[in-house]
Amino acid sequence: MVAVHDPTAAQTAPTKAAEASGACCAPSAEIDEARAEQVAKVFKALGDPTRVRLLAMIAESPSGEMCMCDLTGPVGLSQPTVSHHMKLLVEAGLATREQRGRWAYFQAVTDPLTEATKALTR
Amino acid sequence: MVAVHDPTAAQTAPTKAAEASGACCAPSAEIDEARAEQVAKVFKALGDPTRVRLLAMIAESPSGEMCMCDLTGPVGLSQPTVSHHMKLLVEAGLATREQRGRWAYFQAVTDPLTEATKALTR
DNA sequence: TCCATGCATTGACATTCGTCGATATCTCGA
DNA sequence: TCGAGATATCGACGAATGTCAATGCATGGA
Repeated sequence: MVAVHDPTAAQTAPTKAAEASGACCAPSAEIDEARAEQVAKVFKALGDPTRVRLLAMIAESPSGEMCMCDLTGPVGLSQPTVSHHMKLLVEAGLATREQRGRWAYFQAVTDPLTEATKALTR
Repeated sequence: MVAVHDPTAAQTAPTKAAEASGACCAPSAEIDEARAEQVAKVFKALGDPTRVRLLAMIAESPSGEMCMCDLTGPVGLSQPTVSHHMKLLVEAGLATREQRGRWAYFQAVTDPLTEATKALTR
Protein backbone atom coordinates (compact mmCIF):
# COMPACT_ATOMS: atom_id res chain seq x y z
CA MET A 1 0.00 0.00 0.00
CA VAL A 2 1.03 3.60 0.25
CA ALA A 3 3.96 4.20 -2.11
CA VAL A 4 1.64 5.58 -4.74
CA HIS A 5 1.25 9.15 -3.52
CA ASP A 6 4.07 10.16 -1.17
CA PRO A 7 2.93 13.59 0.04
CA THR A 8 6.26 15.33 0.30
CA ALA A 9 8.96 12.74 -0.23
CA ALA A 10 10.65 11.81 3.04
CA GLN A 11 7.24 11.61 4.61
CA THR A 12 5.87 8.36 5.90
CA ALA A 13 2.50 9.18 4.42
CA PRO A 14 -0.76 8.20 6.04
CA THR A 15 -0.26 4.90 7.76
CA LYS A 16 -3.78 4.36 9.02
CA ALA A 17 -2.13 3.92 12.37
CA ALA A 18 -1.01 0.37 11.95
CA GLU A 19 -4.34 -0.51 10.44
CA ALA A 20 -6.02 -1.09 13.77
CA SER A 21 -3.73 -4.02 14.38
CA GLY A 22 -3.12 -2.51 17.77
CA ALA A 23 -0.02 -4.51 18.48
CA CYS A 24 2.24 -3.27 15.76
CA CYS A 25 4.28 -0.15 16.22
CA ALA A 26 2.75 2.10 18.79
CA PRO A 27 1.73 0.20 21.91
CA SER A 28 1.16 3.32 23.98
CA ALA A 29 0.06 5.48 21.08
CA GLU A 30 -3.55 5.05 21.99
CA ILE A 31 -3.88 6.43 25.45
CA ASP A 32 -6.14 4.41 27.68
CA GLU A 33 -9.67 5.64 27.17
CA ALA A 34 -10.40 5.71 30.88
CA ARG A 35 -7.13 7.48 31.50
CA ALA A 36 -8.05 10.12 28.94
CA GLU A 37 -11.34 10.66 30.73
CA GLN A 38 -9.47 11.04 34.00
CA VAL A 39 -7.00 13.52 32.59
CA ALA A 40 -9.72 15.48 30.82
CA LYS A 41 -11.68 15.78 34.03
CA VAL A 42 -8.79 17.56 35.72
CA PHE A 43 -8.25 19.91 32.81
CA LYS A 44 -11.96 20.55 32.45
CA ALA A 45 -12.08 21.69 36.05
CA LEU A 46 -9.44 24.27 35.17
CA GLY A 47 -11.09 25.28 31.92
CA ASP A 48 -12.84 28.23 33.50
CA PRO A 49 -11.08 31.53 34.30
CA THR A 50 -12.88 31.86 37.61
CA ARG A 51 -11.71 28.48 38.82
CA VAL A 52 -8.17 29.25 37.71
CA ARG A 53 -8.24 32.44 39.74
CA LEU A 54 -9.73 30.70 42.75
CA LEU A 55 -7.14 27.96 42.76
CA ALA A 56 -4.29 30.40 42.16
CA MET A 57 -5.46 32.59 45.02
CA ILE A 58 -5.59 29.67 47.39
CA ALA A 59 -2.27 28.24 46.26
CA GLU A 60 -0.49 31.56 46.55
CA SER A 61 -2.10 32.44 49.85
CA PRO A 62 0.43 32.86 52.67
CA SER A 63 -1.25 30.27 54.84
CA GLY A 64 -1.89 27.96 51.90
CA GLU A 65 -5.59 27.97 52.57
CA MET A 66 -8.54 30.28 52.26
CA CYS A 67 -12.07 30.31 53.54
CA MET A 68 -15.15 30.72 51.39
CA CYS A 69 -15.80 34.21 52.69
CA ASP A 70 -12.42 35.40 51.41
CA LEU A 71 -12.99 34.01 47.95
CA THR A 72 -16.28 35.56 46.90
CA GLY A 73 -15.00 39.14 47.06
CA PRO A 74 -12.00 38.99 44.72
CA VAL A 75 -13.74 37.07 41.95
CA GLY A 76 -16.80 39.31 42.03
CA LEU A 77 -19.38 36.55 41.78
CA SER A 78 -22.24 35.50 43.99
CA GLN A 79 -21.60 33.18 46.90
CA PRO A 80 -23.58 30.26 45.44
CA THR A 81 -21.61 30.52 42.22
CA VAL A 82 -18.26 30.46 44.00
CA SER A 83 -19.48 27.57 46.10
CA HIS A 84 -20.35 25.72 42.91
CA HIS A 85 -16.93 26.36 41.42
CA MET A 86 -15.16 25.19 44.55
CA LYS A 87 -17.24 22.04 44.56
CA LEU A 88 -16.03 21.24 41.05
CA LEU A 89 -12.42 21.83 42.05
CA VAL A 90 -12.78 19.54 45.05
CA GLU A 91 -14.47 16.86 42.96
CA ALA A 92 -11.59 17.03 40.51
CA GLY A 93 -9.16 16.50 43.37
CA LEU A 94 -7.60 19.91 42.89
CA ALA A 95 -8.65 21.22 46.27
CA THR A 96 -9.66 19.96 49.68
CA ARG A 97 -12.43 21.31 51.83
CA GLU A 98 -12.37 21.45 55.60
CA GLN A 99 -15.16 22.73 57.77
CA ARG A 100 -14.09 24.67 60.84
CA GLY A 101 -16.96 25.96 62.80
CA ARG A 102 -18.96 28.16 60.51
CA TRP A 103 -16.21 28.50 57.97
CA ALA A 104 -15.17 26.26 55.11
CA TYR A 105 -11.46 26.28 54.39
CA PHE A 106 -9.95 25.21 51.10
CA GLN A 107 -6.47 24.06 50.24
CA ALA A 108 -4.99 23.60 46.79
CA VAL A 109 -3.76 20.18 45.66
CA THR A 110 -1.33 20.33 42.78
CA ASP A 111 -0.68 16.65 42.28
CA PRO A 112 -3.54 15.80 39.91
CA LEU A 113 -2.60 18.68 37.64
CA THR A 114 1.03 17.65 37.60
CA GLU A 115 0.10 14.08 36.77
CA ALA A 116 -2.37 15.07 34.09
CA THR A 117 0.21 17.29 32.47
CA LYS A 118 2.75 14.48 32.52
CA ALA A 119 0.35 12.30 30.58
CA LEU A 120 0.62 14.70 27.68
CA THR A 121 4.22 15.84 27.88
CA ARG A 122 5.83 12.46 28.45
CA MET B 1 -11.63 42.94 63.76
CA VAL B 2 -11.42 39.18 63.93
CA ALA B 3 -10.47 38.11 67.45
CA VAL B 4 -14.08 37.51 68.32
CA HIS B 5 -14.62 34.07 66.78
CA ASP B 6 -11.32 32.34 66.10
CA PRO B 7 -12.41 29.19 64.21
CA THR B 8 -9.81 26.77 65.48
CA ALA B 9 -7.23 28.71 67.45
CA ALA B 10 -3.99 29.01 65.55
CA GLN B 11 -6.00 29.93 62.51
CA THR B 12 -5.78 33.35 60.94
CA ALA B 13 -9.53 33.39 60.57
CA PRO B 14 -11.31 35.01 57.64
CA THR B 15 -9.29 38.02 56.63
CA LYS B 16 -11.52 39.27 53.85
CA ALA B 17 -8.36 39.17 51.77
CA ALA B 18 -6.87 42.41 52.94
CA GLU B 19 -10.25 44.05 52.74
CA ALA B 20 -9.90 44.90 49.06
CA SER B 21 -7.01 47.20 49.87
CA GLY B 22 -5.17 45.38 47.14
CA ALA B 23 -1.75 46.64 48.15
CA CYS B 24 -1.46 45.07 51.55
CA CYS B 25 -0.27 41.53 51.95
CA ALA B 26 -0.84 39.49 48.84
CA PRO B 27 0.43 41.29 45.75
CA SER B 28 0.40 38.22 43.53
CA ALA B 29 -2.48 36.53 45.29
CA GLU B 30 -4.91 37.73 42.71
CA ILE B 31 -3.77 36.27 39.45
CA ASP B 32 -4.03 38.64 36.54
CA GLU B 33 -7.52 38.34 35.14
CA ALA B 34 -6.29 38.22 31.56
CA ARG B 35 -3.69 35.66 32.52
CA ALA B 36 -6.37 33.49 34.10
CA GLU B 37 -8.34 33.66 30.89
CA GLN B 38 -5.25 32.64 28.95
CA VAL B 39 -4.49 29.72 31.22
CA ALA B 40 -8.11 28.59 31.27
CA LYS B 41 -8.22 28.58 27.49
CA VAL B 42 -5.41 26.05 27.34
CA PHE B 43 -6.97 23.82 29.98
CA LYS B 44 -10.38 24.13 28.40
CA ALA B 45 -8.96 22.82 25.15
CA LEU B 46 -7.84 19.74 27.06
CA GLY B 47 -11.08 19.38 28.98
CA ASP B 48 -12.48 16.83 26.57
CA PRO B 49 -11.40 13.16 26.54
CA THR B 50 -11.35 13.04 22.76
CA ARG B 51 -8.94 15.94 22.51
CA VAL B 52 -6.73 14.42 25.19
CA ARG B 53 -6.57 11.22 23.21
CA LEU B 54 -5.88 13.03 19.97
CA LEU B 55 -3.05 15.07 21.42
CA ALA B 56 -1.56 12.07 23.22
CA MET B 57 -1.64 10.02 20.05
CA ILE B 58 0.14 12.71 18.11
CA ALA B 59 2.68 13.39 20.84
CA GLU B 60 3.50 9.72 21.26
CA SER B 61 3.60 9.01 17.56
CA PRO B 62 7.03 7.79 16.38
CA SER B 63 7.34 10.55 13.81
CA GLY B 64 5.91 13.17 16.16
CA GLU B 65 3.15 13.96 13.72
CA MET B 66 -0.04 12.46 12.39
CA CYS B 67 -2.35 13.18 9.52
CA MET B 68 -6.06 13.66 9.78
CA CYS B 69 -6.80 10.34 8.13
CA ASP B 70 -4.92 8.51 10.88
CA LEU B 71 -6.80 10.23 13.64
CA THR B 72 -10.42 9.60 12.80
CA GLY B 73 -10.14 5.83 13.10
CA PRO B 74 -8.80 5.41 16.64
CA VAL B 75 -11.16 7.90 18.26
CA GLY B 76 -14.21 6.48 16.51
CA LEU B 77 -15.83 9.76 15.63
CA SER B 78 -16.85 11.32 12.36
CA GLN B 79 -14.31 13.19 10.30
CA PRO B 80 -15.98 16.61 10.75
CA THR B 81 -15.98 16.11 14.50
CA VAL B 82 -12.30 15.23 14.63
CA SER B 83 -11.56 18.17 12.37
CA HIS B 84 -13.41 20.41 14.80
CA HIS B 85 -11.47 19.07 17.78
CA MET B 86 -8.15 19.56 16.03
CA LYS B 87 -9.12 23.10 15.17
CA LEU B 88 -9.66 23.83 18.84
CA LEU B 89 -6.30 22.33 19.76
CA VAL B 90 -4.55 24.41 17.12
CA GLU B 91 -6.34 27.56 18.24
CA ALA B 92 -5.22 26.88 21.79
CA GLY B 93 -1.63 26.61 20.57
CA LEU B 94 -1.42 22.97 21.57
CA ALA B 95 -0.91 21.70 18.03
CA THR B 96 0.24 22.90 14.66
CA ARG B 97 -1.31 22.11 11.33
CA GLU B 98 0.58 21.67 8.09
CA GLN B 99 -0.97 20.93 4.75
CA ARG B 100 0.96 18.55 2.53
CA GLY B 101 -0.76 17.82 -0.68
CA ARG B 102 -4.09 16.32 0.18
CA TRP B 103 -3.16 15.56 3.74
CA ALA B 104 -3.17 17.70 6.84
CA TYR B 105 -0.44 16.85 9.33
CA PHE B 106 -0.56 17.78 12.98
CA GLN B 107 2.18 18.13 15.54
CA ALA B 108 1.81 18.48 19.29
CA VAL B 109 3.09 21.57 21.08
CA THR B 110 3.64 21.07 24.77
CA ASP B 111 4.84 24.51 25.77
CA PRO B 112 1.47 26.17 26.43
CA LEU B 113 0.43 23.31 28.68
CA THR B 114 3.70 23.44 30.59
CA GLU B 115 3.37 27.18 31.07
CA ALA B 116 -0.27 26.99 32.11
CA THR B 117 0.55 24.32 34.65
CA LYS B 118 3.38 26.42 36.05
CA ALA B 119 0.93 29.24 36.69
CA LEU B 120 -0.87 27.05 39.19
CA THR B 121 1.95 25.04 40.72
CA ARG B 122 4.40 27.91 41.30
C1' DT C 1 -33.94 29.10 73.34
C1' DC C 2 -33.62 32.12 69.67
C1' DC C 3 -31.40 34.60 66.08
C1' DA C 4 -27.68 35.95 63.03
C1' DT C 5 -24.15 34.13 60.09
C1' DG C 6 -21.49 31.26 56.72
C1' DC C 7 -22.19 28.03 53.37
C1' DA C 8 -24.56 24.53 50.31
C1' DT C 9 -28.53 23.23 47.52
C1' DT C 10 -32.31 24.05 44.38
C1' DG C 11 -34.57 25.73 40.33
C1' DA C 12 -34.35 28.50 36.41
C1' DC C 13 -32.23 30.64 32.51
C1' DA C 14 -29.19 31.88 28.56
C1' DT C 15 -25.01 30.29 26.56
C1' DT C 16 -21.67 27.12 25.09
C1' DC C 17 -20.28 22.52 23.66
C1' DG C 18 -19.94 17.95 21.25
C1' DT C 19 -21.75 15.58 17.63
C1' DC C 20 -23.50 14.46 13.14
C1' DG C 21 -25.05 14.69 8.06
C1' DA C 22 -24.73 17.43 4.13
C1' DT C 23 -21.98 20.21 1.47
C1' DA C 24 -18.03 23.03 -0.16
C1' DT C 25 -13.08 23.35 -1.21
C1' DC C 26 -8.84 21.78 -2.58
C1' DT C 27 -5.41 18.47 -4.49
C1' DC C 28 -3.83 14.88 -7.26
C1' DG C 29 -3.95 11.38 -10.90
C1' DA C 30 -6.02 9.69 -15.24
C1' DT D 1 -10.48 18.38 -18.28
C1' DC D 2 -12.53 15.43 -15.27
C1' DG D 3 -13.26 12.47 -11.26
C1' DA D 4 -11.90 10.72 -6.81
C1' DG D 5 -10.22 11.41 -2.38
C1' DA D 6 -8.97 14.23 1.95
C1' DT D 7 -10.33 17.83 4.70
C1' DA D 8 -12.90 22.00 6.27
C1' DT D 9 -17.24 24.45 6.89
C1' DC D 10 -22.21 24.83 7.72
C1' DG D 11 -26.57 24.03 9.99
C1' DA D 12 -28.92 21.64 13.36
C1' DC D 13 -29.68 19.19 17.55
C1' DG D 14 -29.51 17.60 22.47
C1' DA D 15 -26.55 17.96 26.48
C1' DA D 16 -23.71 20.35 29.54
C1' DT D 17 -22.14 24.75 31.67
C1' DG D 18 -22.01 29.28 34.29
C1' DT D 19 -24.75 32.31 36.60
C1' DC D 20 -28.16 34.10 39.79
C1' DA D 21 -32.11 34.62 43.39
C1' DA D 22 -34.38 32.08 46.71
C1' DT D 23 -34.11 28.80 50.11
C1' DG D 24 -32.35 25.25 53.37
C1' DC D 25 -29.02 23.77 56.85
C1' DA D 26 -25.85 23.94 60.21
C1' DT D 27 -23.07 26.54 63.79
C1' DG D 28 -22.11 29.71 67.45
C1' DG D 29 -23.26 33.76 70.27
C1' DA D 30 -26.74 36.33 73.08
